[in-house]
Amino acid sequence: MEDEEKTFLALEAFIPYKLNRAAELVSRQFARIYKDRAGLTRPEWRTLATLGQYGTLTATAIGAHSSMHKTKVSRAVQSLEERKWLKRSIDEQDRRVERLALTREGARNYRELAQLAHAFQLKLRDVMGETDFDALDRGLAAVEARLGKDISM
Amino acid sequence: MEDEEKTFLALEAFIPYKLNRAAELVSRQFARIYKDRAGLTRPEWRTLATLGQYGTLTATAIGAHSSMHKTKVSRAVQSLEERKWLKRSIDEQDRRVERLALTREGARNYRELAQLAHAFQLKLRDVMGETDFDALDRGLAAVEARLGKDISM
DNA sequence: TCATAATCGTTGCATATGTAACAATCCAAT
DNA sequence: ATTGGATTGTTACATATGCAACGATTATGA
Repeated sequence: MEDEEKTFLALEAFIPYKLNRAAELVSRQFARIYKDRAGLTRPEWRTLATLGQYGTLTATAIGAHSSMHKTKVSRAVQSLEERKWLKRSIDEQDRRVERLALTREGARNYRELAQLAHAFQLKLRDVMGETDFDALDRGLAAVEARLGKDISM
Repeated sequence: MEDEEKTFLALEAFIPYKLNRAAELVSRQFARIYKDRAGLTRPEWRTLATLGQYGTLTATAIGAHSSMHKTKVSRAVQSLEERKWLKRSIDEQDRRVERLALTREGARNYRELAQLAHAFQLKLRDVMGETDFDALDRGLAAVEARLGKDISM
């Protein structure tokens, strides 16, 4: 791994590749939970999770908190609304805005999935080992701290 | 972060989310390099990188090494062939198979991008700090070691 | 040998995604 | 008050992706 002109690259040692690969592996595992259990897509899961965490929000705010493009949010909100897991209400102070909140049923499903998410995280920590898990967590936090200030999509 | 029924989830502390977020942030940065510099898509970059690393390969082998679905590989190979960055030749021992290899021009562009990739990684390490970078690297390796044995796509 | 199964790479199709444009609404500055 | 400029959320369109089916070829095994 020294300096010999660097005209060669080992993809499996390249951080962008490793990051994407690990993210895919982990996401795929967790996606099985919310897909099998609730038939949710990832944008739908994220929207549910964000509303569950923050309560009533606008679509724009959901996108900011969950790092999703506004069209993703728009479509996920529409889908969750059709399921009756969330309700919209127009903000009378600013009629461009919709206030979005989970319904009772949406909240119930959120709580169930939140528990499964915690269980997943614990299991992952168990499988990886505490030390490596904490290393990962620390490294990801550093990425966020250094690169996270610009892009929101 | 204790045990109180876990009916609530902080998305920004949830590893699958953090991983995806970090992967997006880093990938977006690096993608700018191969997009601006060479007009490559991510599947094309990965295909180029894999052929540059391993030499002549079949499409299936490229998918295995770069974790890409075979249709992604197929389309990326087609695109790189049109650019004349790689050439196909049918394996006479097994005529189902195509042997893929970079052309001189493909190899030239690979070397250039490989250098930029190394520079990117060094810069990332610099920006993150050595300790956090190494923690990330270690954590990602652990994910790969524990979850990487099943899925290849 | 012959038939069945497996493998390789491509393509049709449906879905997922981002960009750009848009209508509606609000804000700022005259 | 009015006009030009932002902002909010939706949609049309083009592209990207994965799945399933396919033709061609090779391997297996009766």
